[in-house]
Amino acid sequence: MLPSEAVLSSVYEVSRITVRKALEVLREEGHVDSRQGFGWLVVSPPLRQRLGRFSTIEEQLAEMGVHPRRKVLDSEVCESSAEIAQVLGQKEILRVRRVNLADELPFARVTVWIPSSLAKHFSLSDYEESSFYDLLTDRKLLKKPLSKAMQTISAIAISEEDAKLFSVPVGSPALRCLRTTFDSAGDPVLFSEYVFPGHLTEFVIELAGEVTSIAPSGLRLVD
Amino acid sequence: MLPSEAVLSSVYEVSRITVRKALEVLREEGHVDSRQGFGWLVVSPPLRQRLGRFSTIEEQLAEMGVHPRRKVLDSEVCESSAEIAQVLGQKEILRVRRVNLADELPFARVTVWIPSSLAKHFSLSDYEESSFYDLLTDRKLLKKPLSKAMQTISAIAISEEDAKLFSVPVGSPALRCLRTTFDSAGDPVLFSEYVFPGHLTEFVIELAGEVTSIAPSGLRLVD
DNA sequence: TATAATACAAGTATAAGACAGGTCGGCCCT
DNA sequence: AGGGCCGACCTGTCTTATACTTGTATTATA
Repeated sequence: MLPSEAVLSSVYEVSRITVRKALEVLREEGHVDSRQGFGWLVVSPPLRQRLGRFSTIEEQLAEMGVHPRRKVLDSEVCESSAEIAQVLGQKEILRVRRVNLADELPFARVTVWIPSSLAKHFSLSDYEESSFYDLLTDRKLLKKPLSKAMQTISAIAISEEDAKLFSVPVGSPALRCLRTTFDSAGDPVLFSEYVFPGHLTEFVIELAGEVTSIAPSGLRLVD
Repeated sequence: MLPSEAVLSSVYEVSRITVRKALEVLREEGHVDSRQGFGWLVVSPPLRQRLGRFSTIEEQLAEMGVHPRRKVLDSEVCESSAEIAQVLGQKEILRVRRVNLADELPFARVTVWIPSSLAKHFSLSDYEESSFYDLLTDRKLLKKPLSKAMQTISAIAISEEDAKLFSVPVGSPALRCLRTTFDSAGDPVLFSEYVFPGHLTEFVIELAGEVTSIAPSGLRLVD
Protein backbone atom coordinates (compact mmCIF):
# COMPACT_ATOMS: atom_id res chain seq x y z
CA MET A 1 0.00 0.00 0.00
CA LEU A 2 1.07 3.57 -0.65
CA PRO A 3 0.86 6.39 1.86
CA SER A 4 -2.38 8.35 1.61
CA GLU A 5 -2.67 11.25 -0.79
CA ALA A 6 -2.65 13.66 2.14
CA VAL A 7 0.62 12.24 3.46
CA LEU A 8 2.28 12.28 0.07
CA SER A 9 1.04 15.81 -0.42
CA SER A 10 2.68 17.03 2.78
CA VAL A 11 5.84 14.94 2.46
CA TYR A 12 6.61 16.18 -1.03
CA GLU A 13 5.15 19.60 -0.41
CA VAL A 14 2.83 19.62 -3.38
CA SER A 15 -0.93 19.84 -3.50
CA ARG A 16 -3.21 16.83 -3.45
CA ILE A 17 -4.14 17.60 -7.05
CA THR A 18 -0.56 17.13 -8.10
CA VAL A 19 -0.23 13.93 -6.11
CA ARG A 20 -3.37 12.57 -7.73
CA LYS A 21 -2.18 13.49 -11.22
CA ALA A 22 1.04 11.62 -10.63
CA LEU A 23 -0.76 8.60 -9.22
CA GLU A 24 -3.18 8.56 -12.12
CA VAL A 25 -0.30 8.53 -14.57
CA LEU A 26 1.06 5.50 -12.73
CA ARG A 27 -2.35 3.91 -12.88
CA GLU A 28 -2.51 4.46 -16.64
CA GLU A 29 0.77 2.63 -16.86
CA GLY A 30 -0.67 -0.19 -14.81
CA HIS A 31 1.67 0.14 -11.84
CA VAL A 32 -0.79 1.15 -9.12
CA ASP A 33 -4.51 1.17 -8.52
CA SER A 34 -6.85 2.70 -5.96
CA ARG A 35 -10.03 1.85 -4.08
CA GLN A 36 -12.23 4.61 -2.76
CA GLY A 37 -12.15 4.81 1.00
CA PHE A 38 -9.22 2.45 1.15
CA GLY A 39 -6.17 3.80 -0.57
CA TRP A 40 -3.63 3.24 -3.28
CA LEU A 41 -1.86 -0.02 -3.75
CA VAL A 42 0.77 -1.27 -6.12
CA VAL A 43 -0.71 -3.61 -8.65
CA SER A 44 0.01 -7.23 -7.97
CA PRO A 45 2.36 -8.91 -10.45
CA PRO A 46 -0.29 -11.07 -12.16
CA LEU A 47 -2.09 -8.05 -13.51
CA ARG A 48 1.15 -6.60 -14.83
CA GLN A 49 1.76 -9.81 -16.64
CA ARG A 50 -1.65 -9.56 -18.21
CA LEU A 51 -0.92 -6.04 -19.37
CA GLY A 52 2.65 -6.72 -20.33
CA ARG A 53 4.00 -7.78 -23.66
CA PHE A 54 2.76 -11.04 -24.96
CA SER A 55 5.20 -13.86 -24.84
CA THR A 56 6.30 -15.65 -27.95
CA ILE A 57 4.75 -18.92 -28.87
CA GLU A 58 7.94 -20.75 -27.85
CA GLU A 59 7.77 -19.30 -24.33
CA GLN A 60 4.14 -20.29 -24.07
CA LEU A 61 4.91 -23.83 -25.06
CA ALA A 62 7.77 -24.00 -22.58
CA GLU A 63 5.46 -22.77 -19.82
CA MET A 64 2.92 -25.40 -20.71
CA GLY A 65 5.62 -28.05 -20.49
CA VAL A 66 5.23 -28.85 -24.15
CA HIS A 67 8.25 -29.84 -26.16
CA PRO A 68 8.59 -27.81 -29.36
CA ARG A 69 10.26 -29.23 -32.43
CA ARG A 70 10.95 -28.06 -35.98
CA LYS A 71 11.04 -30.18 -39.11
CA VAL A 72 12.46 -28.91 -42.37
CA LEU A 73 10.25 -29.66 -45.36
CA ASP A 74 12.61 -28.31 -48.00
CA SER A 75 15.15 -25.60 -48.57
CA GLU A 76 16.53 -24.08 -51.74
CA VAL A 77 18.44 -21.13 -53.05
CA CYS A 78 16.51 -19.63 -55.92
CA GLU A 79 15.74 -16.47 -57.77
CA SER A 80 13.29 -14.37 -55.85
CA SER A 81 9.79 -13.87 -57.07
CA ALA A 82 8.66 -10.38 -57.95
CA GLU A 83 6.94 -9.95 -54.61
CA ILE A 84 9.90 -11.08 -52.53
CA ALA A 85 12.35 -9.12 -54.65
CA GLN A 86 10.36 -6.00 -54.08
CA VAL A 87 10.25 -6.48 -50.33
CA LEU A 88 13.79 -7.65 -49.68
CA GLY A 89 15.55 -5.99 -52.62
CA GLN A 90 17.55 -9.13 -53.36
CA LYS A 91 17.77 -11.16 -56.56
CA GLU A 92 18.91 -14.43 -55.07
CA ILE A 93 17.35 -15.72 -51.91
CA LEU A 94 17.20 -18.75 -49.69
CA ARG A 95 13.78 -20.20 -49.06
CA VAL A 96 13.28 -22.59 -46.17
CA ARG A 97 10.00 -24.31 -45.42
CA ARG A 98 9.53 -25.81 -41.98
CA VAL A 99 6.83 -27.32 -39.81
CA ASN A 100 6.55 -26.40 -36.15
CA LEU A 101 5.33 -29.11 -33.82
CA ALA A 102 4.20 -29.02 -30.20
CA ASP A 103 4.54 -32.47 -28.67
CA GLU A 104 4.68 -33.85 -32.21
CA LEU A 105 1.41 -32.10 -33.13
CA PRO A 106 1.95 -29.78 -36.11
CA PHE A 107 0.57 -26.32 -35.38
CA ALA A 108 2.32 -24.15 -37.97
CA ARG A 109 3.85 -24.31 -41.40
CA VAL A 110 6.48 -21.67 -41.89
CA THR A 111 8.30 -20.36 -44.95
CA VAL A 112 11.22 -18.02 -44.46
CA TRP A 113 13.00 -16.08 -47.16
CA ILE A 114 16.42 -14.55 -46.44
CA PRO A 115 19.12 -13.11 -48.70
CA SER A 116 21.24 -15.96 -50.01
CA SER A 117 24.36 -14.16 -48.80
CA LEU A 118 23.40 -15.20 -45.31
CA ALA A 119 22.53 -18.75 -46.32
CA LYS A 120 26.08 -19.98 -46.74
CA HIS A 121 26.58 -19.90 -43.00
CA PHE A 122 23.80 -22.37 -42.29
CA SER A 123 23.18 -26.07 -42.72
CA LEU A 124 19.95 -28.02 -42.86
CA SER A 125 20.33 -29.17 -39.27
CA ASP A 126 20.68 -25.55 -38.17
CA TYR A 127 17.21 -24.89 -39.47
CA GLU A 128 15.80 -27.72 -37.39
CA GLU A 129 17.65 -26.85 -34.22
CA SER A 130 17.35 -23.09 -34.04
CA SER A 131 15.01 -20.31 -34.87
CA PHE A 132 16.15 -17.92 -37.55
CA TYR A 133 16.23 -15.19 -34.98
CA ASP A 134 18.77 -17.15 -32.95
CA LEU A 135 20.77 -18.15 -36.00
CA LEU A 136 21.10 -14.56 -37.16
CA THR A 137 21.84 -13.00 -33.81
CA ASP A 138 24.01 -15.69 -32.19
CA ARG A 139 26.38 -15.80 -35.13
CA LYS A 140 26.50 -12.02 -35.34
CA LEU A 141 25.65 -12.02 -39.01
CA LEU A 142 23.73 -8.79 -38.75
CA LYS A 143 25.32 -5.38 -38.66
CA LYS A 144 22.24 -3.93 -37.02
CA PRO A 145 19.90 -5.70 -34.58
CA LEU A 146 16.40 -6.67 -35.67
CA SER A 147 14.12 -3.99 -34.39
CA LYS A 148 10.89 -3.59 -36.31
CA ALA A 149 8.42 -5.79 -38.04
CA MET A 150 5.27 -5.46 -40.03
CA GLN A 151 2.85 -8.31 -40.20
CA THR A 152 -0.46 -8.84 -41.90
CA ILE A 153 -2.91 -11.43 -40.68
CA SER A 154 -5.56 -12.87 -42.92
CA ALA A 155 -7.93 -15.79 -42.99
CA ILE A 156 -7.45 -18.30 -45.77
CA ALA A 157 -8.85 -21.65 -46.74
CA ILE A 158 -6.31 -24.34 -46.05
CA SER A 159 -4.55 -25.88 -49.05
CA GLU A 160 -4.49 -29.57 -49.87
CA GLU A 161 -0.89 -29.96 -48.76
CA ASP A 162 -1.45 -28.14 -45.47
CA ALA A 163 -4.65 -30.05 -44.84
CA LYS A 164 -2.67 -33.29 -44.83
CA LEU A 165 -0.07 -31.75 -42.59
CA PHE A 166 -2.54 -30.55 -39.96
CA SER A 167 -4.98 -33.44 -40.41
CA VAL A 168 -7.91 -31.14 -41.15
CA PRO A 169 -10.29 -31.01 -44.11
CA VAL A 170 -9.22 -29.11 -47.21
CA GLY A 171 -10.70 -25.62 -47.10
CA SER A 172 -10.77 -25.32 -43.30
CA PRO A 173 -10.13 -21.81 -42.02
CA ALA A 174 -6.55 -20.94 -41.23
CA LEU A 175 -4.66 -17.89 -40.07
CA ARG A 176 -1.97 -16.69 -42.41
CA CYS A 177 0.65 -14.25 -41.20
CA LEU A 178 2.99 -12.52 -43.61
CA ARG A 179 5.81 -10.79 -41.87
CA THR A 180 8.62 -8.51 -42.90
CA THR A 181 11.32 -8.02 -40.29
CA PHE A 182 13.56 -4.96 -40.41
CA ASP A 183 16.84 -4.11 -38.75
CA SER A 184 17.33 -0.94 -36.76
CA ALA A 185 18.45 0.91 -39.90
CA GLY A 186 15.05 0.22 -41.39
CA ASP A 187 16.30 -2.23 -44.00
CA PRO A 188 14.24 -5.38 -44.53
CA VAL A 189 16.16 -8.48 -43.46
CA LEU A 190 13.75 -11.33 -43.84
CA PHE A 191 10.31 -12.18 -45.04
CA SER A 192 8.26 -15.02 -43.68
CA GLU A 193 4.90 -16.69 -44.05
CA TYR A 194 3.18 -18.55 -41.25
CA VAL A 195 0.10 -20.70 -41.68
CA PHE A 196 -1.76 -21.77 -38.54
CA PRO A 197 -4.81 -24.01 -38.48
CA GLY A 198 -7.74 -21.94 -37.28
CA HIS A 199 -8.95 -24.32 -34.62
CA LEU A 200 -5.64 -24.23 -32.77
CA THR A 201 -4.56 -20.64 -32.77
CA GLU A 202 -5.54 -17.04 -32.29
CA PHE A 203 -3.81 -13.70 -32.14
CA VAL A 204 -3.93 -11.50 -29.08
CA ILE A 205 -3.27 -7.82 -29.51
CA GLU A 206 -3.19 -5.32 -26.73
CA LEU A 207 -3.74 -1.73 -27.64
CA ALA A 208 -2.52 0.84 -25.18
CA GLY A 209 -2.83 4.56 -25.35
CA GLU A 210 -5.77 6.52 -26.52
CA VAL A 211 -8.49 4.59 -28.26
CA THR A 212 -10.22 6.51 -31.03
CA SER A 213 -12.59 3.84 -32.23
CA ILE A 214 -13.96 0.63 -30.95
CA ALA A 215 -13.46 -1.06 -34.28
CA PRO A 216 -10.58 -3.51 -34.56
CA SER A 217 -7.43 -1.58 -35.26
CA GLY A 218 -5.06 -2.52 -38.02
CA LEU A 219 -7.79 -3.91 -40.21
CA ARG A 220 -7.72 -3.06 -43.85
CA LEU A 221 -9.64 -4.08 -46.89
CA VAL A 222 -7.78 -6.01 -49.54
CA ASP A 223 -8.59 -5.61 -53.17
CA MET B 1 10.09 22.75 -22.73
CA LEU B 2 11.79 26.05 -23.33
CA PRO B 3 12.19 28.79 -20.73
CA SER B 4 9.35 31.29 -20.77
CA GLU B 5 9.47 34.29 -23.06
CA ALA B 6 10.03 36.54 -20.05
CA VAL B 7 13.05 34.53 -18.91
CA LEU B 8 14.57 34.42 -22.38
CA SER B 9 13.95 38.13 -22.69
CA SER B 10 15.89 38.94 -19.54
CA VAL B 11 18.63 36.34 -20.05
CA TYR B 12 19.44 37.57 -23.55
CA GLU B 13 18.64 41.16 -22.72
CA VAL B 14 16.27 41.65 -25.60
CA SER B 15 12.61 42.53 -25.58
CA ARG B 16 9.83 39.98 -25.54
CA ILE B 17 8.92 41.02 -29.05
CA THR B 18 12.32 39.96 -30.30
CA VAL B 19 12.16 36.71 -28.42
CA ARG B 20 8.75 35.98 -29.92
CA LYS B 21 9.93 36.80 -33.42
CA ALA B 22 12.82 34.39 -33.04
CA LEU B 23 10.55 31.68 -31.66
CA GLU B 24 8.05 32.19 -34.42
CA VAL B 25 10.76 31.72 -37.02
CA LEU B 26 11.62 28.45 -35.32
CA ARG B 27 7.97 27.49 -35.33
CA GLU B 28 7.73 28.17 -39.08
CA GLU B 29 10.63 25.81 -39.52
CA GLY B 30 8.81 23.21 -37.48
CA HIS B 31 11.30 23.00 -34.62
CA VAL B 32 9.17 24.33 -31.77
CA ASP B 33 5.54 24.97 -30.99
CA SER B 34 3.64 26.81 -28.29
CA ARG B 35 0.42 26.51 -26.32
CA GLN B 36 -1.19 29.57 -24.85
CA GLY B 37 -0.93 29.65 -21.11
CA PHE B 38 1.54 26.79 -21.11
CA GLY B 39 4.75 27.57 -22.90
CA TRP B 40 7.02 26.66 -25.75
CA LEU B 41 8.15 23.14 -26.42
CA VAL B 42 10.44 21.53 -28.93
CA VAL B 43 8.53 19.50 -31.48
CA SER B 44 9.03 15.77 -31.18
CA PRO B 45 10.73 14.24 -34.19
CA PRO B 46 8.51 13.09 -37.06
CA LEU B 47 9.38 9.51 -36.08
CA ARG B 48 6.11 9.47 -34.23
CA GLN B 49 4.28 9.94 -37.45
CA ARG B 50 5.98 7.03 -39.12
CA LEU B 51 5.28 4.71 -36.25
CA GLY B 52 1.84 6.16 -35.82
CA ARG B 53 -1.21 4.06 -35.30
CA PHE B 54 -2.89 2.51 -38.24
CA SER B 55 -5.93 4.31 -39.38
CA THR B 56 -9.32 2.92 -38.63
CA ILE B 57 -11.30 1.20 -41.32
CA GLU B 58 -13.62 4.20 -41.52
CA GLU B 59 -10.73 6.56 -42.30
CA GLN B 60 -9.49 4.16 -44.96
CA LEU B 61 -12.89 4.01 -46.57
CA ALA B 62 -13.17 7.78 -46.53
CA GLU B 63 -9.76 8.08 -48.19
CA MET B 64 -10.83 5.65 -50.89
CA GLY B 65 -13.92 7.73 -51.51
CA VAL B 66 -16.12 4.86 -50.44
CA HIS B 67 -19.34 5.61 -48.64
CA PRO B 68 -19.69 3.62 -45.42
CA ARG B 69 -23.07 2.69 -44.01
CA ARG B 70 -24.37 0.71 -41.04
CA LYS B 71 -27.48 -1.38 -40.89
CA VAL B 72 -28.90 -2.64 -37.61
CA LEU B 73 -29.88 -6.31 -37.70
CA ASP B 74 -31.37 -6.46 -34.22
CA SER B 75 -31.00 -5.02 -30.77
CA GLU B 76 -32.16 -6.24 -27.42
CA VAL B 77 -31.63 -5.75 -23.73
CA CYS B 78 -31.08 -9.14 -22.16
CA GLU B 79 -29.38 -10.96 -19.37
CA SER B 80 -25.71 -11.38 -20.10
CA SER B 81 -24.28 -14.76 -20.84
CA ALA B 82 -21.71 -16.17 -18.48
CA GLU B 83 -18.87 -15.10 -20.74
CA ILE B 84 -20.08 -11.53 -21.15
CA ALA B 85 -20.96 -11.23 -17.47
CA GLN B 86 -17.44 -12.25 -16.56
CA VAL B 87 -15.86 -9.75 -18.90
CA LEU B 88 -18.10 -6.74 -18.29
CA GLY B 89 -19.25 -7.53 -14.76
CA GLN B 90 -22.84 -6.61 -15.61
CA LYS B 91 -25.99 -8.66 -15.28
CA GLU B 92 -28.13 -6.83 -17.79
CA ILE B 93 -26.69 -5.78 -21.09
CA LEU B 94 -27.66 -4.33 -24.41
CA ARG B 95 -26.72 -6.35 -27.44
CA VAL B 96 -26.72 -4.71 -30.86
CA ARG B 97 -25.98 -6.53 -34.07
CA ARG B 98 -25.06 -4.49 -37.10
CA VAL B 99 -23.75 -4.90 -40.60
CA ASN B 100 -21.13 -2.56 -41.96
CA LEU B 101 -21.27 -1.81 -45.66
CA ALA B 102 -18.84 -0.10 -47.99
CA ASP B 103 -20.67 1.23 -51.02
CA GLU B 104 -23.52 -1.14 -50.13
CA LEU B 105 -21.15 -4.12 -50.08
CA PRO B 106 -21.27 -5.83 -46.66
CA PHE B 107 -17.77 -6.30 -45.29
CA ALA B 108 -18.36 -6.87 -41.56
CA ARG B 109 -20.94 -8.17 -39.16
CA VAL B 110 -20.59 -6.62 -35.75
CA THR B 111 -22.08 -7.45 -32.37
CA VAL B 112 -21.58 -5.01 -29.53
CA TRP B 113 -22.43 -5.61 -25.88
CA ILE B 114 -22.64 -2.64 -23.52
CA PRO B 115 -24.08 -2.26 -20.02
CA SER B 116 -27.81 -1.65 -20.29
CA SER B 117 -27.42 1.45 -18.10
CA LEU B 118 -25.90 3.18 -21.13
CA ALA B 119 -28.51 1.84 -23.51
CA LYS B 120 -31.32 4.11 -22.39
CA HIS B 121 -29.60 7.08 -24.01
CA PHE B 122 -29.68 5.53 -27.47
CA SER B 123 -32.23 4.82 -30.14
CA LEU B 124 -32.14 2.41 -33.05
CA SER B 125 -31.34 5.17 -35.48
CA ASP B 126 -28.36 6.17 -33.34
CA TYR B 127 -26.86 2.76 -33.95
CA GLU B 128 -27.16 3.22 -37.69
CA GLU B 129 -25.87 6.75 -37.79
CA SER B 130 -22.95 6.64 -35.40
CA SER B 131 -20.24 4.39 -34.18
CA PHE B 132 -20.43 3.33 -30.56
CA TYR B 133 -17.26 5.17 -29.93
CA ASP B 134 -18.84 8.42 -31.10
CA LEU B 135 -22.07 7.72 -29.23
CA LEU B 136 -20.26 7.16 -25.96
CA THR B 137 -17.83 10.02 -26.23
CA ASP B 138 -19.94 12.71 -27.88
CA ARG B 139 -22.66 12.39 -25.27
CA LYS B 140 -20.13 12.33 -22.48
CA LEU B 141 -21.58 9.16 -20.99
CA LEU B 142 -18.19 7.96 -19.85
CA LYS B 143 -16.47 9.22 -16.73
CA LYS B 144 -13.11 8.10 -18.10
CA PRO B 145 -12.00 8.08 -21.72
CA LEU B 146 -11.57 4.80 -23.54
CA SER B 147 -7.92 4.03 -23.38
CA LYS B 148 -7.05 0.40 -23.69
CA ALA B 149 -8.28 -2.57 -25.62
CA MET B 150 -7.51 -6.21 -25.95
CA GLN B 151 -8.43 -8.06 -29.05
CA THR B 152 -8.04 -11.61 -30.19
CA ILE B 153 -8.10 -12.50 -33.85
CA SER B 154 -8.96 -15.96 -35.03
CA ALA B 155 -9.91 -17.71 -38.21
CA ILE B 156 -13.34 -19.32 -38.33
CA ALA B 157 -15.54 -20.98 -40.86
CA ILE B 158 -18.37 -18.70 -41.85
CA SER B 159 -21.85 -19.51 -40.54
CA GLU B 160 -24.91 -20.02 -42.66
CA GLU B 161 -26.38 -16.66 -41.71
CA ASP B 162 -23.16 -14.78 -42.38
CA ALA B 163 -22.65 -16.65 -45.64
CA LYS B 164 -25.90 -15.22 -46.95
CA LEU B 165 -24.94 -11.78 -45.70
CA PHE B 166 -21.57 -11.74 -47.43
CA SER B 167 -22.65 -13.80 -50.45
CA VAL B 168 -19.96 -16.41 -49.93
CA PRO B 169 -20.20 -20.18 -49.50
CA VAL B 170 -20.91 -21.57 -46.04
CA GLY B 171 -17.64 -22.55 -44.38
CA SER B 172 -15.49 -19.98 -46.15
CA PRO B 173 -12.67 -18.62 -44.03
CA ALA B 174 -13.39 -15.48 -42.03
CA LEU B 175 -11.54 -13.33 -39.57
CA ARG B 176 -13.17 -13.04 -36.18
CA CYS B 177 -12.12 -10.34 -33.79
CA LEU B 178 -13.22 -10.35 -30.18
CA ARG B 179 -12.47 -7.12 -28.48
CA THR B 180 -12.74 -5.80 -24.95
CA THR B 181 -12.39 -2.05 -24.59
CA PHE B 182 -11.38 -0.51 -21.26
CA ASP B 183 -11.56 3.02 -19.91
CA SER B 184 -8.54 4.72 -18.47
CA ALA B 185 -9.38 3.39 -15.00
CA GLY B 186 -8.95 -0.10 -16.38
CA ASP B 187 -12.64 -0.99 -16.16
CA PRO B 188 -14.10 -2.87 -19.11
CA VAL B 189 -16.71 -0.77 -20.90
CA LEU B 190 -17.73 -2.76 -23.89
CA PHE B 191 -17.27 -6.07 -25.57
CA SER B 192 -17.59 -6.59 -29.29
CA GLU B 193 -17.33 -9.27 -31.92
CA TYR B 194 -16.43 -8.55 -35.52
CA VAL B 195 -16.68 -11.06 -38.33
CA PHE B 196 -14.97 -10.20 -41.60
CA PRO B 197 -15.06 -12.33 -44.72
CA GLY B 198 -11.53 -13.59 -45.37
CA HIS B 199 -11.35 -12.60 -49.01
CA LEU B 200 -11.97 -8.93 -48.22
CA THR B 201 -9.93 -8.16 -45.17
CA GLU B 202 -6.64 -8.53 -43.40
CA PHE B 203 -5.01 -7.14 -40.28
CA VAL B 204 -1.85 -5.11 -40.38
CA ILE B 205 0.25 -4.91 -37.27
CA GLU B 206 3.38 -2.86 -36.91
CA LEU B 207 5.75 -3.92 -34.21
CA ALA B 208 8.19 -1.35 -32.97
CA GLY B 209 10.92 -1.69 -30.43
CA GLU B 210 13.21 -4.62 -29.97
CA VAL B 211 12.30 -7.78 -31.82
CA THR B 212 13.19 -10.95 -29.93
CA SER B 213 11.84 -13.47 -32.35
CA ILE B 214 10.84 -13.59 -35.94
CA ALA B 215 7.72 -15.56 -35.15
CA PRO B 216 4.41 -13.71 -35.31
CA SER B 217 3.91 -11.92 -32.04
CA GLY B 218 0.65 -12.15 -30.19
CA LEU B 219 -0.04 -15.66 -31.34
CA ARG B 220 -1.30 -18.12 -28.81
CA LEU B 221 -2.60 -21.62 -28.91
CA VAL B 222 -6.22 -22.15 -27.97
CA ASP B 223 -7.35 -25.28 -26.24
C1' DT C 1 11.64 50.53 -39.40
C1' DA C 2 12.85 47.62 -35.81
C1' DT C 3 13.05 47.27 -31.06
C1' DA C 4 11.84 48.28 -26.19
C1' DA C 5 8.57 48.80 -22.56
C1' DT C 6 4.11 48.21 -20.83
C1' DA C 7 -0.50 46.66 -20.23
C1' DC C 8 -4.15 43.53 -20.63
C1' DA C 9 -6.77 39.28 -22.20
C1' DA C 10 -6.97 34.39 -22.25
C1' DG C 11 -5.20 29.85 -21.02
C1' DT C 12 -2.78 26.55 -17.85
C1' DA C 13 -1.16 24.35 -13.74
C1' DT C 14 -1.07 24.17 -9.02
C1' DA C 15 -2.61 25.19 -4.17
C1' DA C 16 -5.99 24.98 -0.70
C1' DG C 17 -10.18 23.78 1.04
C1' DA C 18 -14.81 21.61 1.41
C1' DC C 19 -17.81 17.91 0.90
C1' DA C 20 -19.68 13.29 -0.49
C1' DG C 21 -19.20 8.57 -0.24
C1' DG C 22 -16.59 4.26 0.76
C1' DT C 23 -13.68 1.34 4.11
C1' DC C 24 -12.06 -0.16 8.25
C1' DG C 25 -11.31 -0.82 13.09
C1' DG C 26 -12.67 -0.19 17.63
C1' DC C 27 -16.12 0.56 20.98
C1' DC C 28 -20.51 -0.17 23.07
C1' DC C 29 -24.55 -2.68 23.99
C1' DT C 30 -26.95 -6.79 24.24
C1' DA D 1 -18.92 -13.74 22.80
C1' DG D 2 -21.20 -11.58 19.11
C1' DG D 3 -23.69 -8.03 16.44
C1' DG D 4 -24.30 -3.31 15.32
C1' DC D 5 -23.00 1.44 15.52
C1' DC D 6 -19.83 5.19 15.23
C1' DG D 7 -15.88 7.75 14.13
C1' DA D 8 -11.35 8.16 11.97
C1' DC D 9 -9.41 7.92 7.65
C1' DC D 10 -9.40 7.23 2.82
C1' DT D 11 -10.43 8.36 -2.21
C1' DG D 12 -13.37 10.96 -5.61
C1' DT D 13 -14.95 15.34 -6.95
C1' DC D 14 -15.98 20.02 -6.79
C1' DT D 15 -15.00 25.16 -6.18
C1' DT D 16 -12.06 29.17 -5.57
C1' DA D 17 -7.67 31.59 -5.60
C1' DT D 18 -3.11 32.41 -7.32
C1' DA D 19 0.94 32.49 -9.99
C1' DC D 20 2.69 32.05 -14.41
C1' DT D 21 2.29 31.42 -19.34
C1' DT D 22 1.34 32.87 -24.32
C1' DG D 23 -1.28 36.07 -27.40
C1' DT D 24 -2.13 40.79 -28.64
C1' DA D 25 -2.30 45.66 -28.64
C1' DT D 26 -0.38 50.33 -27.73
C1' DT D 27 3.11 53.73 -27.16
C1' DA D 28 7.86 55.35 -26.89
C1' DT D 29 12.60 55.34 -28.67
C1' DA D 30 16.89 54.79 -31.38
